[in-house]
Amino acid sequence: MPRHWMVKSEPASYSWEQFTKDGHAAWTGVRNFQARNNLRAMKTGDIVLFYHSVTGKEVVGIAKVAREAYPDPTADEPGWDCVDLVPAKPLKKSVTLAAIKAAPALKDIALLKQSRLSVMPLTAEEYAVILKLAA
DNA sequence: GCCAACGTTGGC
DNA sequence: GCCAACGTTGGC
Repeated sequence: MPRHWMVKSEPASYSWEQFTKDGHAAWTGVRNFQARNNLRAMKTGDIVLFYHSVTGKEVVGIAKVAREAYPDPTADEPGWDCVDLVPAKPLKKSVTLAAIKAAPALKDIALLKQSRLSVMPLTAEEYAVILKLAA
């Protein structure tokens, strides 16, 4: 069973549209220990929801882990890792932050509990509920 | 544009 | 080891 994750990106710096155009992305630039530890826990084939922060504030698509953690080439110091992601498919309907907040099943989601965390795990249930909201 | 939340840094 | 200062994130 693949595990489920969510990554955040400001569309102004890297959007889902750009990601799908690129066809893949090295998820670099994470400089937070907890987020890095989550990156390191990702396995090839794991499912990753792509969230647009600041502008949009909505989950827009599904990605997959194509390469597990390796040293982040953009880091000045050792100890920071990145993974490679590939787009799987866009959500039929994006799931807004407001919709997530309104869903009782998502009240404990890391997105709400730790608003500043940029790479977070999702439970299988949380993932299923978000997909349902996207239908 | 503002501000709350939070992580990091540095002085003690 | 504590805590104030500071910087950053991200929602509003």
